[in-house]
Amino acid sequence: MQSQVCLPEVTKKRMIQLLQLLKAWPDEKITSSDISQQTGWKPSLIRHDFWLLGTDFNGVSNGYYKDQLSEIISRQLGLQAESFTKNICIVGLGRLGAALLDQNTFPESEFQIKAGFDSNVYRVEILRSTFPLYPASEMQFVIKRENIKYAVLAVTDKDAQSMTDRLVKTGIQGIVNMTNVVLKVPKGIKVENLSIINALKLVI
Amino acid sequence: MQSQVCLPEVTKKRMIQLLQLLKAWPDEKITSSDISQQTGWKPSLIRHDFWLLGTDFNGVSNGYYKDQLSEIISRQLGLQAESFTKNICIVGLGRLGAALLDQNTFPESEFQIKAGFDSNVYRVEILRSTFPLYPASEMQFVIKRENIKYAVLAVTDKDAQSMTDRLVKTGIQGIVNMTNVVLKVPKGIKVENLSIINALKLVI
DNA sequence: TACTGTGAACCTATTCACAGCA
DNA sequence: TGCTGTGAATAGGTTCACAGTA
Repeated sequence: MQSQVCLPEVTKKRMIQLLQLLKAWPDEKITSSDISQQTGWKPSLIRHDFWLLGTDFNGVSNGYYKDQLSEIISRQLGLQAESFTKNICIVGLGRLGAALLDQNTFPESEFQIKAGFDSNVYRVEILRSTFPLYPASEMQFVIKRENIKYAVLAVTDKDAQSMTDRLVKTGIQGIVNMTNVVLKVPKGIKVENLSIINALKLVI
Repeated sequence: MQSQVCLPEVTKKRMIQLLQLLKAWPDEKITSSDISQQTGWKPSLIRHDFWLLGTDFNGVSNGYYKDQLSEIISRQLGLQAESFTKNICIVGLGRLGAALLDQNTFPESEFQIKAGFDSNVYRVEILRSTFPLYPASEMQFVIKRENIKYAVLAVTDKDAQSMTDRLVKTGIQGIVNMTNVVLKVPKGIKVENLSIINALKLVI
């Protein structure tokens, strides 16, 4: 039940994407070269990743069972429903943040939005959602009370660092950063950068 | 004027983020350890990146001039306004895609949205934006005519691959993928994955 | 035969160490 | 002294080669 090896970030990233692929995979079994065809990753790399996961898939000579593979990956990444608190919040309810309030953004039970925050009280009052919205001043209190562990940051660039500082103070563990700013956070807090503009510059 | 060395992706990513940091930097000069403090990257790594850029900054012993640094990075990454076609389109006008229609999402002159597409004709008709929206059936035609080179994909997961295939046929060069799906594209087409759910799993 | 499991070999990225400059 | 520029050293990631299995 324990294991959960320390995996390189790159491997984690691939495994998370692979989980999505497996979800849509039509057959019962899948081979490393099937995966390679879909993703472009070399078959040997995929097998090597599985090896790093440490568990023995009984996939020898025959490909892997989709369901079993999903389950093992989820477990080794600590993604199993019961193994982590999946409460999240949205910080910044401008057009982008408000779009994330949609139920369909997080259809999977893996994550559950518990709160939305904005320093503009007007937004907090007029926006509709299936969970409560609060003024940013209540962040500290609400995040503690609701046991929120992760935040999606969707504020304007100029507010990005100050909101991050406040989030950090609440004891949040990870931030998905939709702004264009490079956030300064203490060690131990994980940040994933999802700036659309920076991504566009990268595909050039 | 030419140069524009072949840089590792990781270095590009850092340099693109650094450009954002420089934009907001208050002083005229900046040192590699200033940058390190803001980003967490080791000063030696930053200097090494600059070295890979190949140009001689006259930053010896004194830090770098912010403006000069920005300019050199932009040039070496081929990000200068005149050096590439920055026309983009949004594919998928659900809540997320529609949010991107906002002027403020792409305030910089670097990218210009030329079109939005959705297979749902209703959305195309009722949404308001400063540029035209089209049914997906007109993608091929419009993308050619408007000389659109990059796309932001914001459709549902189930439409992700089919829309990608259509984009690829139009000759698009890069895709920013906001879906959770691992896209299958021919070599030479760049994809950046910006799935919020996958990012959340990664910050766990 | 067609696949996986595995460690070595290779390649890529980061860090170190230090010379050189203001 | 405090910084950059630079190549060498190290660490990290990917690919290869092949033994082992159904």
